[in-house]
Amino acid sequence: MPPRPPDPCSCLAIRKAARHVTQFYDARLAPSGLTTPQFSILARLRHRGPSTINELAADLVMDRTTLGRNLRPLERDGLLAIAPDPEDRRRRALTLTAAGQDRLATARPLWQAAQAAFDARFGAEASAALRATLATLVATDLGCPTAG
Amino acid sequence: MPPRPPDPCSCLAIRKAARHVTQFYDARLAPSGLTTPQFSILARLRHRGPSTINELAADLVMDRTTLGRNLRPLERDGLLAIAPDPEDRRRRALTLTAAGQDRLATARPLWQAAQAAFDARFGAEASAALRATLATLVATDLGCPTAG
DNA sequence: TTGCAAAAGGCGTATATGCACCTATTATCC
DNA sequence: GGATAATAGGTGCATATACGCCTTTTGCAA
Repeated sequence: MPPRPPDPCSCLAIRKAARHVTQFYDARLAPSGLTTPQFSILARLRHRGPSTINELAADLVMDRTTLGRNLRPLERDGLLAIAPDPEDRRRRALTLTAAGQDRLATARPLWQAAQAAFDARFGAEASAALRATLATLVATDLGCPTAG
Repeated sequence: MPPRPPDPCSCLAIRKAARHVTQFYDARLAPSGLTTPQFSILARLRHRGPSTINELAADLVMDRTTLGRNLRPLERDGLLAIAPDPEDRRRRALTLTAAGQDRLATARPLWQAAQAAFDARFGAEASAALRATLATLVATDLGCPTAG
């Protein structure tokens, strides 16, 4: 059982935990020159293959405009390319560059070490259960603001 | 079971969930003119009574400098006061103003409605279990970055 | 075919987040 | 009591987050 009573607010509870975990992962990933969100973007892009901003944003449960701005440092550093799609000139195709793949290869062992350390401290079973719960939560429609 | 497999990355899983839930709470709290972090700050300050920046930041699992900057819009709008502590001139005492208490009173029913809607959609038992798990996680020392 | 709705994305603005480095103040130890 | 360490907080910088409004482009239908 937790040493202190849990927060009554679900939102505060998850935000506090997100800060706690992000600071840990950020410190572990720092030698790669990537932040945790940047690593997530590159890793998901590698996994998905070339994608549009809307697609990748939905995948990351991120606002479209947030992702659009987060792409800029990555494009500036040559880790990904943003090219207009000739098929549909509204779209922009995001692709991982060779430098982006190299950077990801540098960061991946750091990420794996962070994952292992997290599981060692928090418990591998607890970690897996938490990730499953959070996947359910993300898939849960919490309702539109105007509804009851 | 979740419709899609959970993220392998614990950090991404919790950040995605934090974004998902924060967007929901932000929309519900918007009529009060407070963001979710602002509501958390005022509510915790009311619960704790007058506090220093370091104390409140630790309570919120937030970097000291992050809290310091988040206070500014609240001070600007007169919801809290930042006064030097005559006992120790390094410290600054944070206190909720009458306007801050009024704003909190306005926001609280919106927050309660958000909590109720969250529990209705995600499940009250699942919600309580998640908050307990996250409290344990926040209390878990994940280790210093230089350690194995 | 043209006229309008929908989709994709950018931009302005505001807040949120935290690291590295700095100053001011207090506590401690000879 | 004076050097020094510890503490409280601020600043500069960079990235992260998202709402509202806008333009461009595409799809659809009368």
